Amino acid sequence: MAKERVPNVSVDCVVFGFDEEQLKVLLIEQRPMPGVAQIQYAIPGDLVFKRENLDEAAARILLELTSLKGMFLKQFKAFGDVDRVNKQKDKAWLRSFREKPDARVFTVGYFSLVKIDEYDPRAASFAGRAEWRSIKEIPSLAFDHNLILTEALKHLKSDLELKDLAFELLPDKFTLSQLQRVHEVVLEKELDKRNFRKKLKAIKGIHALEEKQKGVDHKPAMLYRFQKE
Amino acid sequence: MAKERVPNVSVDCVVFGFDEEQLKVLLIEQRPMPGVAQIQYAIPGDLVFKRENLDEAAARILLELTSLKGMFLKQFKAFGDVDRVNKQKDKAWLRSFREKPDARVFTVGYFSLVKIDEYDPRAASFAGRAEWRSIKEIPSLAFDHNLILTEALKHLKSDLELKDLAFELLPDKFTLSQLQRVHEVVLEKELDKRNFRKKLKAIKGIHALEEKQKGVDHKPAMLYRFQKE
DNA sequence: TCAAAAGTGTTGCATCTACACCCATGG
DNA sequence: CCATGGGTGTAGATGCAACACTTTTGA
Repeated sequence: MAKERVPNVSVDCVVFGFDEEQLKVLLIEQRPMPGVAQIQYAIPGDLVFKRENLDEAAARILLELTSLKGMFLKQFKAFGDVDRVNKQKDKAWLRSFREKPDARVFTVGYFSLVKIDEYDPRAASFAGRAEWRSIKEIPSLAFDHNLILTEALKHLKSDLELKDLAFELLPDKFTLSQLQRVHEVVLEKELDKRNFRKKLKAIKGIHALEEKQKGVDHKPAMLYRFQKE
Repeated sequence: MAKERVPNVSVDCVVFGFDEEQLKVLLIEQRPMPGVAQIQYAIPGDLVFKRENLDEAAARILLELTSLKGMFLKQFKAFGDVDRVNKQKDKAWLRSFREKPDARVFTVGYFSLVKIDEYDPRAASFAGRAEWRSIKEIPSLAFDHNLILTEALKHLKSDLELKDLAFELLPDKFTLSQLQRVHEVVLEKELDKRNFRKKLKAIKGIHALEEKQKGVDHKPAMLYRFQKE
């Protein structure tokens, strides 16, 4: 596959993770030039290769960033406002990294759900430039990335209710409290423990293991696994 | 606004209408050159202008096509497969109408809901080249437009259930049977009349008028109007 | 008077919500 | 033995599916 890039269409990938407590997003540092102190944060993305489909481009970005394959990945919206890459704050970076810094660039937004404990920052080619940020503490981002993130969250939220997305954010073995916490954080509301567990019984695919949590200073929880289908 | 177009990003607009019986889509004829007999059908669309946002481009296409303003319009998906405009069947048209017939073109799909009785085919600049087709009788379309249509339907279907989209397809004054029929056609399942009406009572915004259907050879139905909010 | 669609309620079943106490573990 | 989160059931309210007959109109 030729590595030549289309000049004006990119894919941005909002990577969500869950760390037992908060919903997090993977942001990358964006310096106007290597070595410069001034930093801005951005959602990872790249121009699409000339012989690459959109879904492939998104998977590639995710792989480069996380060294993870086969994670949940879904297109949610295209962004193409005339001035979306035309703000003062982004000029320096564009001049350093883009052949045509003034080109109008369209981007297709994807969101991905990864198991945060499988993520190894050292393995990625963005090494050292990526960091998890709680969605409650998002700084001002490059381009229209705050908007892209907001839209991604909106889609995640409405998808979570119906589909089995929550498991994509949890480790292979998880407790029911963790599962509940994911729902609470994403949906931004508290849930009743007993009612939540009752609903789970209706979902097939959740299997109790014969194994408990270890090393916690309270009653250890039963571990579960999710098997699709 | 400059009418110059971006070379490789388009917007396609799947226009749905409802004619009392079936869900319809507006297709346009696509002749390789004016006057040529050989016809292919396509979903209306156009390359985006250089100084035009995506939503604006979609509204423009809809306006040119239907002379309607303010209709429901929603982005549902971007399409960018490498070979989506690279099939034999589409070559002739591309050579006639595109400056760079071999360019890879990305497209952003929108769907629109219009009141079919407000649509005046003569008023549109696509005059005489557009026609309503039942979604049950869709021919093989240009490019990847069969896929785009399928995806649009999928999104319409899932949106209809929760939101107030059905009213967008009906005339200003409508009967409850018409409303039910829209749901049945889009969701592809029959609904129980009494249960359907019970659910409607929960939705606010539906107001009975003091007016009945005229000129039908059966008991005339009460007319209703929908007022958002 | 016939055909065709409009209009209207009840019941059983499934689902949702609200709510409080005992249990197992590590420190 | 204390603090911490794990784990469990019931009752009342709400929502959903199934189901049949009478009414009004034009032809």
